[in-house]
Amino acid sequence: MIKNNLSIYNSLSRTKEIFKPLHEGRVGMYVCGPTVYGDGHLGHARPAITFDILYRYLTHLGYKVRYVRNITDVGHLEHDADDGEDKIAKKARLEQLEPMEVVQFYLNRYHKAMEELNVLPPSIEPHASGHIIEQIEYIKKILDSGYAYISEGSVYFDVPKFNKDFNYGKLSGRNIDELLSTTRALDGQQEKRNPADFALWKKAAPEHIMHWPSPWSEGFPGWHLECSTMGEKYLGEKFDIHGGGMDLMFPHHECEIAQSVAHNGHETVHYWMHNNMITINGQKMGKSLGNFITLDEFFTGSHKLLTQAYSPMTIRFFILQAQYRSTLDFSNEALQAAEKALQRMLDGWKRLQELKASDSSTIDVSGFEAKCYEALDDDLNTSIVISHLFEACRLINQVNDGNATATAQDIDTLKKLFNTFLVEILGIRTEIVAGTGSGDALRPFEDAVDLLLQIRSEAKSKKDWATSDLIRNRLSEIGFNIKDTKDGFEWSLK
RNA sequence: GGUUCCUUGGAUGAGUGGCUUAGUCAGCGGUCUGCAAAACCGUGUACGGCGGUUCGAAUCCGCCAGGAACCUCCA
Repeated sequence: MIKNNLSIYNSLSRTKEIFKPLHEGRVGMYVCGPTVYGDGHLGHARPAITFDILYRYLTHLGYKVRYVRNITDVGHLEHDADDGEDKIAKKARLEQLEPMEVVQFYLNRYHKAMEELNVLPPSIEPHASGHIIEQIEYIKKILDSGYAYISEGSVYFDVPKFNKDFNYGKLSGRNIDELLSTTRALDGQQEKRNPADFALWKKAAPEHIMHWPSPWSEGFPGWHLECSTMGEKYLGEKFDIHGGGMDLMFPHHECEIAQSVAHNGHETVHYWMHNNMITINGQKMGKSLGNFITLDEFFTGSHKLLTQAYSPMTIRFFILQAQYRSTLDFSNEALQAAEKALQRMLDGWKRLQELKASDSSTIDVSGFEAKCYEALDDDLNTSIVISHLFEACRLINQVNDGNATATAQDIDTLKKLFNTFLVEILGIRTEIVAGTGSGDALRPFEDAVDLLLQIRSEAKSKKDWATSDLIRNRLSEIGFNIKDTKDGFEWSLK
């Protein structure tokens, strides 16, 4: 029996609920992944990191977690000039590539960005295009249940009929009468009985590249369907957690609920979780507004709005400093603050590794662990966890400066605290030197820097300030931070 | 127009009835230092406006103002 005091905000009930898994010791979670027809931007990092924390925390608590995050590589309809054309196909034709070549290209880049952000890979990463057969079977069953109809080779979900028997709109708080009066008239709607109906299967136009055979037409599945189908395939008719961005709540997740109820006669998801948006100048960062900055541009500083490059860990820390249900506003100032904050945290971690123990202790480290758990249990309040770790950093610095003492046991407690929360759960990388080289390969270079600084120390003891400053200034120009300490020096890469 | 939500100090960002109203960045003063950096100590102005409930509200309720997301692909 796993002990757990975790409560999470369920969008369905709009309240925090105690998390209770459907099956003892196991958790099934599904998160809407990216559409791979372009590079991931800062907005994509938020759900990835948010649910990475949840995945890590549940695993830490002892659950066996199956985490499914899909890849959408088919089926998103556009309503612009080239009506009904798949986004991926559009891009492919533009670039004269195979659709799957585009998918693979951007998927590889997405994976690389996730790896750099230290986002753990999910247990299963299913592709929509690999589950066409399952989606067709799913549609057949909805047709059998009577909540869908065929029209000119396409299959539509019958929203008004569904709404008579069940409640369409419960997640997003919409009611169908308003929906009907506010839904815009769009091209191709004459095929539908009702504007609120959505496509389960869409007949492909002749110019459409990606299409598959089905009982109804050569075509492609509707974009809400993949999540219902793959979620059920890998997690079952009922599973614990479904996550995604708030902007997906309607219509995407609402339609998922309708599909699964029509398919199974009952709902599938126990807890719906939604992360809030990252904003830029107070507006959502998104594709349609064209105001997004890709993750690569952050890492290299190549976007015109960026005054500098920001490391993946800075981005991760920036996101974790806010609770996931709050909007988070991007600015250079905020990211620079996050960068410095992260540096402070990592300095604390580094000093902790070398901290000298005393026989007695003047600090109290006993309460940190419980407080950190309490914060995580309160709907993953990573912001508060970080604030507790900064408190611990202050104590570490005091001991490091000789203004306080800690016993070996205190130091062990702190090390365990940082390993558990900073490294394991928040997923902050603490390696001083980033890169692929092994530690041993860098060893001679590190020793060389140490040697230079030892020479500087000797110069200092002879009050040879010219030599001392020359070494410090040159190393600083080359890219090192040099700090004098009580016993000598410490250095790090800028 | 409808649905949902937000508005906290110079910047970010926690916090939902009373306890010290977090933390980070920036500013200011001090300690330390050959100088610097770092660190430590101290430190000001916040709870959009108006009204109500309450012994007591940033926190609950109402109204007003401003903003956002969704209603169309979107993390």
